[in-house]
Amino acid sequence: MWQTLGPLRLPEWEKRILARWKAENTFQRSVSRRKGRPSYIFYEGPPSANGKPGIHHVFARTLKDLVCRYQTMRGFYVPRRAGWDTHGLPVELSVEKELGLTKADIGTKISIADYNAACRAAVMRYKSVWDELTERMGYWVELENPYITFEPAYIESVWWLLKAFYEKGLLYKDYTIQPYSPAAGTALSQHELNLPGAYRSVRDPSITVQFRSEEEPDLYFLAWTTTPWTLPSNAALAVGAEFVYVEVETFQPYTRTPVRVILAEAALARYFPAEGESLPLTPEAIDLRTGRLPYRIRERLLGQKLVGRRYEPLFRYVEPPTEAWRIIAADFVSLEEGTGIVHIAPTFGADDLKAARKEKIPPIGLYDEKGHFLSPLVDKEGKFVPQVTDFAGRYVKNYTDDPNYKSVDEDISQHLRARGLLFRKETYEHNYPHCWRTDKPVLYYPVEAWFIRTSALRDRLVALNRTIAWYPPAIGEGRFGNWLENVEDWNLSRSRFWGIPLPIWRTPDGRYTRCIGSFAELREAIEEARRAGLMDRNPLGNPDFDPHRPYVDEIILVAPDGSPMYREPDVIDVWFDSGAMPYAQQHYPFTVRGNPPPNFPADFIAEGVDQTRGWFYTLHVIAAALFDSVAYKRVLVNGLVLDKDGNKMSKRLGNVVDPFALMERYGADATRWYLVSNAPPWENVRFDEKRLAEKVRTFFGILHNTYEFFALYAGIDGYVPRPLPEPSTLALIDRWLLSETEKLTAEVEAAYEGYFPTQAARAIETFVTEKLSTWYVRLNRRRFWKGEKDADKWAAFAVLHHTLVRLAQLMAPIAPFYAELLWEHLGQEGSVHESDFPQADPTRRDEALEEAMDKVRRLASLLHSLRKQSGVRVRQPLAQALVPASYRLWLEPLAELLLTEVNLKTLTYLDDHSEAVVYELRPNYRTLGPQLGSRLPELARFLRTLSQMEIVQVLQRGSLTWEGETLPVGEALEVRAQALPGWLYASEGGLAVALDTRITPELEQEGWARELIHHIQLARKEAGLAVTDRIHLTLHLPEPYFSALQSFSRVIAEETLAETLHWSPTPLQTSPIPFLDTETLQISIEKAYEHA
RNA sequence: GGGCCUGUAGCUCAGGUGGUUAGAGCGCAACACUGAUAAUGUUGAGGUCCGUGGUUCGAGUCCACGCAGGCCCA
Repeated sequence: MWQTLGPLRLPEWEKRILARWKAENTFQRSVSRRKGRPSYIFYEGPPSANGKPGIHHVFARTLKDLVCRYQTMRGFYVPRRAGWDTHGLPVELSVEKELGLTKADIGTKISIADYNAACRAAVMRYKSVWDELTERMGYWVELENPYITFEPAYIESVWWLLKAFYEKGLLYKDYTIQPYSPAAGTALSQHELNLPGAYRSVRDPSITVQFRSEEEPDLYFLAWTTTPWTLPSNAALAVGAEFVYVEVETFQPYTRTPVRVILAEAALARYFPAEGESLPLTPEAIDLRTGRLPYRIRERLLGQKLVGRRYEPLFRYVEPPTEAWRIIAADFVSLEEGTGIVHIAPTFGADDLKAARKEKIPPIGLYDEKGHFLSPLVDKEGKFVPQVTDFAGRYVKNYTDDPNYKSVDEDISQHLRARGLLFRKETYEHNYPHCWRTDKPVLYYPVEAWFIRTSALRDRLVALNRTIAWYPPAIGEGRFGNWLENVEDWNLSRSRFWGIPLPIWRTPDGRYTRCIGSFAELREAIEEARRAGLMDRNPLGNPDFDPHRPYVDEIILVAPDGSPMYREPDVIDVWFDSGAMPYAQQHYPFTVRGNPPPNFPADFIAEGVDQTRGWFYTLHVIAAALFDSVAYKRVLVNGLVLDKDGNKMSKRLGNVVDPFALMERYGADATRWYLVSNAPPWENVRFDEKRLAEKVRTFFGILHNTYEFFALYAGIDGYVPRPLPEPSTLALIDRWLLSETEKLTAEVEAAYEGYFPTQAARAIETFVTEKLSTWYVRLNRRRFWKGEKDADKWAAFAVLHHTLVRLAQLMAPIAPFYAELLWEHLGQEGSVHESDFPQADPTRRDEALEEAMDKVRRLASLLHSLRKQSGVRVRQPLAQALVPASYRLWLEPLAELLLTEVNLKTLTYLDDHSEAVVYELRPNYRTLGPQLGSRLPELARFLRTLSQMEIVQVLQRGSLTWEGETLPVGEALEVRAQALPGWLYASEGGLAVALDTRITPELEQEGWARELIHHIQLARKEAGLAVTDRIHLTLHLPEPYFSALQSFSRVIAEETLAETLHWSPTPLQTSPIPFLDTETLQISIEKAYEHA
């Protein structure tokens, strides 16, 4: 029943296990077996099947999988449902590229219906590759019935959520400043600005202008701008509240009239070369070519003092509905450039709009009679509206490729100069984004958008986040927490096509708005519209109705006053789709109901750190806003997978790792194990295939060899599994291994419970290589192959078997395949993944034994090191090792193990006061530090001056008196045995041992015997004998070995399985073998007939 | 520009609350073992703990300022 499997072949075995899992429905069984038990809720963050999966997906999914497998083994019911994220810009861009389209072509060259159909087809393109990866890597998730974000039921749930936001007053429409291309007539996404070549170096006029104080007509505030065309839209000036400003008496450089100006002190030197202060304060001192201006500083004041002061606008083409044109404080004001006073045009800058809103400054533009903002002073084609009389109809940049284009910026500068309001004009070279399609500079332009008022939820978001367990905590507190504390409203609108349409209908005048929360509601609303004659049919009557564009766009609803309502044309941010997943995946609240919703919140999610402001955030916002709850109680964050040099993997660099090839070469388990054990999940992993291969050798190889060892001898001896004997009846080494196994179990359990699988994997590795293979198996080999089938032998089998079974369970979450293989071949029932995760049994622990064995291993290492120094080979027995008498208590029971391991006859315990020991006294820094403080180094120096005699006296007295302090030995002073003169001596970490390297004739002869046995074993092997074959042995050796070794005949025969041993005085036919470097010997081996 | 993370041996990483001479694995070298053998084991070499200041009797560890790399956001 015990089967050796030969050298490690993980990929091959994994495929067999996969087939077995499939045939036996192991995954489904492992889940359903726990039905009725408490649930452990896991949310799968939906990937997009629009691209192929990479190695980083294997990383994230390994973490998800291992936690779910562990919790299942713990007895929780852990259903896992796959999902697909299907909407969004990446899909659209890939389709645009394939079809050779631009955004402007959609709805013109191609219908929205055809375009969206192409998106729908493209988005699942690699689904089968993903499914294959999922299966091959052993990621257990229900693939049969995934949630898909483009399905109508999913969309209906999202609509319901949006309506809930709407009804709470958390969904509103407002302007946002977006990059906009007047030449293309379209808004640009951040992505389009990030395209290579979008940012170009351009030369713009940069002018410093004077805003005249309303209170003091000869006082001006100096502000600097590189976009003079926005000056007619100026609404405010911003200063830094903490910055120092100065009021300067000087001259208008062009009109040469005396003026006073205010600017930041830090900007002074940029405008007033220092020499100006000593020039006479007369117009004659002005030199425009060198920029020389006479000036005098009249006053210094903080920015704060300027806040609230009012000024006259440069232009007054329109009147704002409320008060504008005053000084405000803003935190983005910089002293690096300009005057430290920033011109604010809320219609053309995102920061400007934000600051203006905060200070209740109205944007400058056109308003209707009710005070509703209609449009900015520049229209969507990029030219001034007629109200800007001086420049009406002029393009603010050359958007039409007009060869006679005259710069508006220039003209505005001239205009201001003529009015004595231009203080300086320069040219400024900087990087500015351009539209990738038209090559024209973008405009930052107000665009209408729908927002979620997340800022109103800020406190609740922060408070709820504090209840989430973040692994690691720093991301929850720092990256995520800081972000929440400064959260701004969430712009939900995307002017795209392939996404969940906003379910909002509106009259063109904006008087009536209606948000739809379900298909039934929409159907009813359409019926109303039909009765009003606005619709002639009800598309919701069709069971296959597709709630995407363009079909929803065709629906017209009726307002209470009978006027038509049209759908707001945007689709929503795709992040809302995935954030809605806890509800929409179960078609809440239509198919399932309740508050809180069922299967909510999640106990656990895990994704990459790049999701902090993605999925982690949108899940959190929706749950907090609508259910006043967290969406997940725990989140394990994983880092990136970089290449071996720490570079990000990208197709461009060609350093992308193909996960399939990897698993084909090394196996999924090896890949998973490597990713988990290499570094904590939240650190970036530098992926190095060489190290993965190493992991196969150094962990799986050793573990597998241990299994092979067991299977080989269990097979030979026909071992029948039996219960573990009572620990008290077992050999110490067995009890030690059992104790270590329980210790490991506790460690691994704690690591999994702490969501730190790296620690679990590392603990298992250490146990397998150092405790199990290097120590237990190596020291006990003889017990497995010795002749008698006695209780000791069966105990060894039982202990090793027990340990391997336990290992299979402990490693199952991380390496599900090999764990299953072990489980199966160790004769266990069912699947290891259906088993209950083992509970550590403290009664089997013996910590004193663990510690003692640890010291024995270190002593063995020291003795090996000494043997090496002495040049005496291990085969040569030595008489004794010397250790301090204090070791006796823990060492004596284990002495036999140590003696065998290093081939010694006896241990001699030295009296602590023996003259063979030399002592050293050292301060115990930890205890004496607080007591003595700065006197400590002095004490250390003093202790070094003590003679051996004085130290022995201190030891006998038990304490040392120094400068009035009584310092007890042990507590305050550490004793260290420093040397054993005359012996080969070694010490490390407080352990000391000496080796007696004198070889007596008896020992020498025994060494010869060992040497001889060694050669006979080699000869056996050369003869191709099996390890159990019996032989007839004939030997011929020269003297003195011939005589001396005959007394070892019995041992030699036993060790070599010789039925007969003949010492031949005459040479044999076989070829001579070098013996002990100088002589030769001859060995003749004949296989003995097997007796029945 | 802001927030966060990381920096320890050639490589990958450990190093609670500050405490004696900073550790492990791999790789490398030498050796041993030869009944785990396409294995196994032992030993050894290898360090400016990113830098500079500071706090302290004492700093890889705490503080400040930098440098380098990374992620997210402007």
